[in-house]
Amino acid sequence: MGWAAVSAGEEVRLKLVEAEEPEDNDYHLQEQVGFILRKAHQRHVAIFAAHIADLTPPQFAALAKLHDVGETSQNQLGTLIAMDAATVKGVIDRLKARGLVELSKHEVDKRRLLVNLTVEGREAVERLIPLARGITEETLAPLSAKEAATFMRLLAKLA
Amino acid sequence: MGWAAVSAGEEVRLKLVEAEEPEDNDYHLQEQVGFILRKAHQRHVAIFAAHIADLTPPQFAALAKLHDVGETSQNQLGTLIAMDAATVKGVIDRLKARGLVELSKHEVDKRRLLVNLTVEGREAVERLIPLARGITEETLAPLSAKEAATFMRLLAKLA
DNA sequence: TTGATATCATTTGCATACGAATGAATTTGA
DNA sequence: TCAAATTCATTCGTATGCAAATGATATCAA
Repeated sequence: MGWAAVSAGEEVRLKLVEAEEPEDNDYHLQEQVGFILRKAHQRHVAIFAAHIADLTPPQFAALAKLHDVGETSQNQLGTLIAMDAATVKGVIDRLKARGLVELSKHEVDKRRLLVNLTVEGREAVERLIPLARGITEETLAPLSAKEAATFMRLLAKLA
Repeated sequence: MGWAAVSAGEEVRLKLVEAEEPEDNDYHLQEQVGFILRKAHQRHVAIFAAHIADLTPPQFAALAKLHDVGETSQNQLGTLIAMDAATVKGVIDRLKARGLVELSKHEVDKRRLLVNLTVEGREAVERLIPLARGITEETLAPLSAKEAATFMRLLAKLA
């Protein structure tokens, strides 16, 4: 308890208050959703790296989404994979440097920079997708199938 | 469906296969736990920033943990808040620059760098903890109380 | 039509995040 | 005891991640 040192009369008052407001006086960082979310994310990234060493999760997300939707503008891709413009630029730059994507200018709208998979990029995604399924599985491994389904449903509500 | 273009006989085979293996041929990024985890974390950080503008979640985590356990070594603090040595150093450096923590050398073990809250740091944490509770609440707001409890239980298992 | 807005992309600056290498200090174990 | 292993901290390099400012282009509306 957090009030062990108070007088007997004070204890009574605090107990009554706690009956209405079940909150503990202490703040427990490890019980806060943000803190655990950060740790769960860290764990996932570590699992990802153990299976796919030469690509980061954001890089793979970009490739997988391009594989899914085909050529799109850099900005639109960012929207699809939840990355802001500055971040997606860096990711695409690095994928381009490795020959996995290629860039071209939109014919009509000269503001847009189109991004597409190269043949190498397509081969890479298709080779990696089975591994990615394994990463999802391993990340969820601490949960039973039923728990995992519940977790995914609730997590999706939060995100 | 993913096999609309196959022959009627092929459809039957695929249906039988799918009965055993419910996996779709497509890979859906937005259904992968890592992708949603990243988005949920992003949302939390945004909520945090809206309530506590002058501190990041890792910085607050460091202060809150120091408030909880008192003086510790930089490395030990990192363990407690799930940050590696290189990351925690940056966080502590910035908190020190703002006068919220102070550093000293361990008398016995000369390798250790002790970190402690300053008076200002202590005041800041105590002022911010109520806001942090609100951040946790708002992050979980899309869930009912029961759902939130379930989610926290499962999330803790994953992290 | 044209002036105000909006969109797309880039750049800069700051803050995590982590692997790897390094050096200093401590602990372990043969 | 003393060499090997471990621990603590620092530094470097790379990669997100986002706010804010900027410039180019496109769209909207009076």
